[in-house]
Amino acid sequence: MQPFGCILVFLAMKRDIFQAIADPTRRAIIALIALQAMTPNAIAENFHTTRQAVSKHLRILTECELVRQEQKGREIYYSLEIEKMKEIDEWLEQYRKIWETRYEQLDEMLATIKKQKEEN
Amino acid sequence: MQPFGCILVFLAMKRDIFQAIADPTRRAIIALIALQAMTPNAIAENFHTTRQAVSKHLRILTECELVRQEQKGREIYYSLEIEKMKEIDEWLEQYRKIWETRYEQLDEMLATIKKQKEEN
DNA sequence: ACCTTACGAAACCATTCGGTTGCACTTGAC
DNA sequence: GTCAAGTGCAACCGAATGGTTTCGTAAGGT
Repeated sequence: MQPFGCILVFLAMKRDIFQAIADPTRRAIIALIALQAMTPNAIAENFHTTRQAVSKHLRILTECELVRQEQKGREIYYSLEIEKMKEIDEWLEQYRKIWETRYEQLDEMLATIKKQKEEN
Repeated sequence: MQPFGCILVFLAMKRDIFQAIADPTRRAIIALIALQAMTPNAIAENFHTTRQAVSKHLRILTECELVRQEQKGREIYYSLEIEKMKEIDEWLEQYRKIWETRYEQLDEMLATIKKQKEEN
């Protein structure tokens, strides 16, 4: 067990992105700030929770680098780190391969059926 | 509040697929059974947990229809419902659009820079 | 200077989660 | 019929989660 490896992993993986998008409120926040940066107060106006609760969600999203913050005076603008979303896409890739293969098999099967029909 | 509406929603949305894939063990189970159906015992052999813990995970995965079960004698084979994975893909689609747009903008910018260079 | 605004952090709480242990049920082998 | 194997379910437990309330702090308006 290499201690440095553990520390590095710990620093790199503060939070799990899949756990971050598990919460519906956090997914809604992501959708909100996807197109334009917003302050915590502005975000909180869209939910039936307190600003502090939103702040906690933003902290979690920031910890897994899904969200970027930019201070402007006393306001902090949060925006989506769209690059990070690709990680989910990359994870999905292995399964996309599977369902695409299924489709090809289905196409082949349908082609075979059609052929048989034509022969009769 | 319509009681029937509530019941229907409850029946339809037993579990959230995003919450299902949030747990790393469940993601590992999904990866395991993606290619071939497996029994709970066989799945559990791959983890440092009890069979019952795996059983609970399988229950959660089944509840959100990510996993299908097929009884064969006293064994139950679990396999991945690949179609359900598309739901994640569909959710990602809106963000894929954003990052693809970003790429196009980047390409345009690079093209402009190149052009300016050539003009000088 | 003083007050308001915008925000994060800490303390606290009820609920959920992931895990274990123990038990009940069904199926197949003898 | 009896026993072992394969499984799900309930009860329990510690830890994590999502929320609120309270407080501290820094920036802007007057």
